[in-house]
Amino acid sequence: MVGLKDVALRADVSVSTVSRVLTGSPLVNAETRDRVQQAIDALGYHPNRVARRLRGDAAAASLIGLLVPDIQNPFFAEVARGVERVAQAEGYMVFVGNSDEDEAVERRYLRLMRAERVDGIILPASSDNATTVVEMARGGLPIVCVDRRLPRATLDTVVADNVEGAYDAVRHLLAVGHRRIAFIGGRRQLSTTQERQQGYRRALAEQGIVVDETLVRAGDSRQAGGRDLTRELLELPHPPTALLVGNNLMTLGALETIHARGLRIPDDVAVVGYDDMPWAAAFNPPLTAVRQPGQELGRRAAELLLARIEDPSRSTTLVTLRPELVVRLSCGVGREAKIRARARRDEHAIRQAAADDSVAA
Amino acid sequence: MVGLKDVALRADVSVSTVSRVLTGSPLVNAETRDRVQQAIDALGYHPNRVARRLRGDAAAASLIGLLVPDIQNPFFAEVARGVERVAQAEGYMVFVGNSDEDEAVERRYLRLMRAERVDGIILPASSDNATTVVEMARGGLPIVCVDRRLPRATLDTVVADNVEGAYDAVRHLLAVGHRRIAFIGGRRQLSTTQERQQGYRRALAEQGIVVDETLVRAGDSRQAGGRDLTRELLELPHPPTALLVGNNLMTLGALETIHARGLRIPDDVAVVGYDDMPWAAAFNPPLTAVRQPGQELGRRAAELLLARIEDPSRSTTLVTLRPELVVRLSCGVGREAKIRARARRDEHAIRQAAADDSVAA
DNA sequence: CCTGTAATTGCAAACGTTTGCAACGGTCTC
DNA sequence: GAGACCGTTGCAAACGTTTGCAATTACAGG
Repeated sequence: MVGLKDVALRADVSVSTVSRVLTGSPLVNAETRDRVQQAIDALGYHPNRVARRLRGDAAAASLIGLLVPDIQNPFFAEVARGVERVAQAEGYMVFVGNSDEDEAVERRYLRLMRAERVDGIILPASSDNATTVVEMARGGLPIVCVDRRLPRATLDTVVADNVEGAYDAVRHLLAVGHRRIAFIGGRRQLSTTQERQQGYRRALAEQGIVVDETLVRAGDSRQAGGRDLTRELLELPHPPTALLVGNNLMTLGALETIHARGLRIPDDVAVVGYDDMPWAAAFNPPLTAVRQPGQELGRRAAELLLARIEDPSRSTTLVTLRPELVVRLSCGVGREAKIRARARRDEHAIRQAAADDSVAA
Repeated sequence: MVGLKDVALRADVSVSTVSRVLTGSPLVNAETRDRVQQAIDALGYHPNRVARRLRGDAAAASLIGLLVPDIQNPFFAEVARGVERVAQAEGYMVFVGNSDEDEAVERRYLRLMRAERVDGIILPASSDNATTVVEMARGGLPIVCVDRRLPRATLDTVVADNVEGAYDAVRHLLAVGHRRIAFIGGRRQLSTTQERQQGYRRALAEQGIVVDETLVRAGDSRQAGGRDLTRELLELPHPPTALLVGNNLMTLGALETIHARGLRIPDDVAVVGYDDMPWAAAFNPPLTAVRQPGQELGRRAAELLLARIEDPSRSTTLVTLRPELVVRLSCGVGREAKIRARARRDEHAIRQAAADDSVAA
């Protein structure tokens, strides 16, 4: 590899001068600069960022780490894009690691990023990686949580309001006339799952509906989980008339099961998805979904991180972004009468069954 | 940051000894080793990979670069996952960059990766970045092309057989009875677009069907492109009865337009997508699509890259993977009679129109 | 007691940069 | 003519490692 030394030799100057040319220092004669530049071009020299980073001159690293739990989940791709946008604009580069929701891999990546002396790290935190993350942050490494938060830790955090998102979705289903509404959540360790379930419960409670616990499920945040849990729910003696599915991959699984069983949306079962992904509009019927501002989450997280890198002593911030319910046809809007009628029938049947049970007992 | 020196000081040994403990050298007394280890733990020391990389001891970098054109395209997420799997297993870490199909960003990332002294780079090559890539490869940096290939360059390459994939898809549409089949391609610069179009033409030619050039379009590889081109096609005086859409995002756009116009799949228009993505089965009707082995493309690319890093003088290899047509319902299987009848009507109408034109002229 | 050997350790160079400081030559000022 | 100053340049240290080589020690054999 051709280095400063080679250039210096060829241009007949010292390495210092070459370095100064490269960094655009004004302390160099125009003529010399030209000569050096020629040598650089002739030799095809390219500066070595590793050496530069080692030297550790403030902000010379310009590298931030982004740890995503599942690169195949397009929601995180959106977040990543937001992060990258800001980073690019500010002259930072992004080092992306994918943990596949695997705790060990996660820890490995965190260590690696620190070892690579990144200026800071952005990640969706979970109880899995909590200790490593907190320890690193305490060690002075700037860290920002995005999408998922850590309960007690004092870290910069950017999240969407998941309670609100789920609350709005369920409110809407109730307004359309649904009464038996199921919730399919992702991994239980995640703050997002917990909060969305909370919003779900709150909306039902407000209407004086007692939650049927058989309708509340949690899975693995993957497509297969959505498929299986939906099957379980639909095979119930009194299946739900509506599903709130807790993330975009699980929603795919849910739809798969529904189509496979030949059920119609929304007449047989209504669906609201979490995450309004590009394909939501391509479904038939188009999917009603809670839109999370993925890119903005990423953007804000990156901004927070850069701010903290700039001023490590600044006080930690929590940014909460509002999700938005995008109403399309999968939830049954426009069919309120039909849905209400069915809800009444269902309710009656269930009461009947309960009565039979108690008689039998 | 605590470094070797601090540990050495505390353990009352030289830095060399500490280093030897870290690298697991046998040249160190057991007792000393313990003492050093204690100091390491006590101080919370973590090695600095930057310094290690600078030193440039063979294979100590263990870092490969992956440049994806669009991180929001799940196909590339799949490829990335494949790359990562192999890398992880071999102790390599992956530095992911996203160019958003922007030539300038692409070049910037390539330079950056080289500047970071990665051991090698994997990327879908296009004529956009061809010169930079070839130049770098010539400079001795191991580079592997994946998914997209460069025409004349001699680089290790892993691709799916795109001619074959499109050919199979069109053959199938023909077998079902379609005659007016449109092709919506991605960016013209990409080898994938060119090859898929080639497969499309070959299949038609074999049946003695002359290609109606108004049915062959190329766009921007994005969802919006699919949406717009599909609209154009459907507004034609004699619209196609079937669409082969050249990548997964454009397929979403196509479906969006079709649903928006209230058309039924496959009766009004049949669709075959390129890339069988997780949501293909969640569509209604489920989407017939050409499955590309994304993960395997990534895996093979990574293997090729690591092999070349190991032995830079090894001769370049081209790996071609077979795609597979996954037949679901969107193409009209099971409705052959209906489709054939319509094809005959269409043909007649077109001939009629042509006759009218020549009379008018 | 001297010498050879093996085990353990330390010294110092090297990787490719950046930058404070000093040196050099020239010009200006008094 | 001497001193001060300016513009330009080079020297050398530093960043945190790894590693070849040399130094130290202890011990065995003669």
